[in-house]
Order: sequence, then structure tokens, then C-alpha cells
Amino acid sequence: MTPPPPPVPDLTELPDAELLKLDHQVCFSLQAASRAFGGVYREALGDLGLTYPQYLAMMVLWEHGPLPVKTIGERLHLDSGTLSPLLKRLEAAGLVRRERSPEDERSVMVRLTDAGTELRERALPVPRSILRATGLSVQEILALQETLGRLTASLGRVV
Amino acid sequence: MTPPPPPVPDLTELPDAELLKLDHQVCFSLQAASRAFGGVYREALGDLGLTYPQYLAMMVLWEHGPLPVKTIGERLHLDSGTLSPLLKRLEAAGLVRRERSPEDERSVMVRLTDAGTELRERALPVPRSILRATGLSVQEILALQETLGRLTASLGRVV
DNA sequence: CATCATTTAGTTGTGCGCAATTAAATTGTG
DNA sequence: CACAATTTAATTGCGCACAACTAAATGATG
Repeated sequence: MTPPPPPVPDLTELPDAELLKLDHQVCFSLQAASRAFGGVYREALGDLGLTYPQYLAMMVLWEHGPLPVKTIGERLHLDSGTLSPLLKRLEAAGLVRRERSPEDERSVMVRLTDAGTELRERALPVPRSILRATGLSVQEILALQETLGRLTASLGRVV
Repeated sequence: MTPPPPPVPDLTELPDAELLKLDHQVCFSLQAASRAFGGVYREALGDLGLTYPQYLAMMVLWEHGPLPVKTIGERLHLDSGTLSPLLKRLEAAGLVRRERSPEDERSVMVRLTDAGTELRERALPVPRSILRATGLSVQEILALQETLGRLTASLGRVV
């Protein structure tokens, strides 16, 4: 990928103008990729009637079974301000039910309905088509995720 | 869409169930990093009274001078549905003026006010602090950008 | 030149993402 | 036990992203 390690500039040596460009590019690249993913997912998930964040929430439930809102939020790094309306929409679509936990009345358990469980079958082929659309090899994807993980940790906003 | 020899990633060996796990979603890593950037930018730009998308728009104007809305949108891959209210907010903040072009009355020219031009000085140290916050080396950043660029191109949603 | 198509912004509506606040239940402590 | 602190969701408000639509100006065509 980058076989020859040429004179590698340190951040402290670069002029502001250069940093401005670099900064612009890296954040912009990130958002552009994120937005491109959004478009592909919108197409892939349109038939299922899910948005991408809704799909993420469904995946957590498919994988782990009934969970309180808090746990879903931890898995997705989302707070109740985002999740509450999202889960309400999933409930309105008949995919989940929300009911307060008997043992702890603060907590709201979210569980799949039959329709929500069955939707998993139709969602199974989605990841493969998405990954194929990236044009990246498995190794590249893993390397990318590793870098992004470190980046996110450094930026320190795990929420 | 991709007539040239498709460099098919080696995904065929992994079972669907494995792919469907949250941990294997590149997109999730990407969005997490993107949101983490948002948080850091929010802190860095708070003093300037700018959001990150507003900062991007200001950067385009700082770099290129007065531009029609359409051109700003092309630079940032944003449409009028996003830009119109954003530019209105910048105008309300006294940073830009918007006036219809005399030679083409359809087009709206956006130009910096004095306050908008002067804001650039206060924005200059932002990129360095952002890049430092990433914890990545310059070569890692360049490699990341390269991968993200290919990714975005493959996903094919440049706008 | 009259009409239709295209271009350019704006508007509306939906759905995040997040900060700040509120309300209720639970826990901890004197 | 009483009361303060904490936990858990929900709500409100703001801004962005995008689709779908509208309105106005311009360009193209017969």
C-alpha cells in the first residue's frame, strides 16, 4: 500500500495552510464515505422499510434478543433523544414492542414482534451486497475498521 | 456501473450470520468516527459560533471568494435543501450576504461580509487541534484518505 | 416568437444526532 | 424510615441530510 516510507512530515512542522487542506480532506473524506454508505443502504433497505439507523437497532435485537433501551443505546452509541422516536417508529411499523420492565419500572424493554423476527430473513443478504459494493477486500475492511476504531477512541466521544 | 474487471472481495467464505453482526459493519465504524469528529469540531468551533457544516461552507468561501449556491453545493456535495437554510443562518449571523446574480437571476451569489472574512483568523488554529485530537500520524491520515476515497468511489454516490 | 425543457433556489416533510431538561423509579445514606 | 443522589426514558429544540415538490429564470426548438 505504502511501501516506501518517504520523509514523513510531522504535524508540528506543517504550515497552517497545509493543515487546513489536510483537515478539510480527511473530515470531508469521512463524511463523503459516510454519506455514500447512506445512499447504498437506503437502496438496500428500502424494500424492508427500514432506515439505516433502524436497521442497526434491529440487528442488535436480532443478535441479542429483548433489550432495554439503555443497552441498545450503548451498543449503538445513541442516547434516548435519538432512540425513543426511532423505536416508536419501529413499534408503529409493527416490528417491535416496548414495555416497561416489571422489576425495574424505569427501564423499557424492547422486544421483537413476530414480524420483526421474520424480517431478519429478508435482511440476511444485505451485508454481503453492501460489502461487495465497497469494492474493498476483507483485509482492507479490517484494516480500515482498526484505524477508524483508534480514531474514534482518540477523538474520545464514545458518548 | 462497474464495467471494468470487478475486484470481487473475498467475502464468499463468510456465512451470512457472521456478516450480519454489528461488529462486522464497516459503516458503523465509519459513522462512529464521523460522529466523533462532530463532537470534537463542536468543541473547537463553539467559540466561533459555527457548526461543522457551516465551517465547511465558510472554508469554501475563504478559499474561493464569492460563489453561487450551486458551486458551494458541488464543492460540499450538498443540495439546496441543506444549503439554503444553512446559508440563511450564516447570513443571520452576519458572516455572509446573499444576493441574486444580475446576469443570471436564477443564481444567488454568496459573499463574505467583513466579519466573515475576519473570522478566518480565528479559525486558523482549528485544523491543527483537530488533527492532534485524531491521534493519527500524517501517513496514517493519508492512507485513510486514500482508502476512503476508493470506498466512496466504489459506493458510487458522489452526490 | 411561442412553447417546452432545463437550470437554479427555495420550501416542505421525514428522520436522524445531540444537548438540555423533565419525570419517575430506584438506590444510597444518615 | 426519610431524603438526597443516581439511573432511566422521554421530551423539546436546533441543525443537518435528503427526497419531493414549487417557482422563477433561462435556453432550446419548431
